[in-house]
Amino acid sequence: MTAPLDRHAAQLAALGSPIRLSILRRVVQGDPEGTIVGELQTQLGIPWSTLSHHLERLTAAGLLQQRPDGRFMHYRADYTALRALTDYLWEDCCKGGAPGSGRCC
Amino acid sequence: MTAPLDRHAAQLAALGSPIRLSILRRVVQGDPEGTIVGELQTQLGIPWSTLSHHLERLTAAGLLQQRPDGRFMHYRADYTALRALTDYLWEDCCKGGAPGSGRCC
DNA sequence: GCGTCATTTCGATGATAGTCGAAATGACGC
DNA sequence: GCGTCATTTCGACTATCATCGAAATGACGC
Repeated sequence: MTAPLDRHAAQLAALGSPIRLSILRRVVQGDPEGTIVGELQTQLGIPWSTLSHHLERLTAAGLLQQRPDGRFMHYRADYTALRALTDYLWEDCCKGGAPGSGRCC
Repeated sequence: MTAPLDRHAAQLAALGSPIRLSILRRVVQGDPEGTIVGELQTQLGIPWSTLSHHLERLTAAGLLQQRPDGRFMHYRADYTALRALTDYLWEDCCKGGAPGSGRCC
């Protein structure tokens, strides 16, 4: 089990490409039950192999979950992990500042 | 001016290394007026040149702001940009789902 | 069982990023 | 003006990543 710092850094790195960020957003904005690879391929217009590679990276980072359904593969966002990630960035914000100066968070 | 997608992807990529994520968190958690490079160097224990390189990457991504003060350089988080980034990940969440199924956000 | 369809794996290539020592900059006090 | 201190720039090396075509897998209907 990796430390939270490394895990979250890996997740942020996974999101650090325009393609993968697009993918995550489309999955987040899509059906909560999951989005099919073919639908993403149509929307994004990138080769299957490239798309598959990026999906695997997002899944390995724990941001997406996959659910097989016959010939189709549904990808779904791990909303809990995503929430933990965004919260992590703001954790203990400004705790080191002077008590009265809290205008940042 | 870059599109929001590319800008945010670059910001996420900038956060996608354990060292830079540590740096950002320490700056976020530190004095809102800014943190000095030497302080970060002491806390993190990495070489100056490496640290400087990472600080520049975070600054270029628009996540940190620098303020010179004599011989010292203060780094401060761009809280507005950071908020915009975390919000971006959740934008229009689940809008594609069935109306009654909103248990994800 | 066979063709078809959705998706993944393989393999090769070029590009980008991380690391750090040594030298350079730039400000300060004296 | 000089030594010192905080920080950045330079240069070189290695490792990791993105990309995509071609082949492989695995499920389905017939």
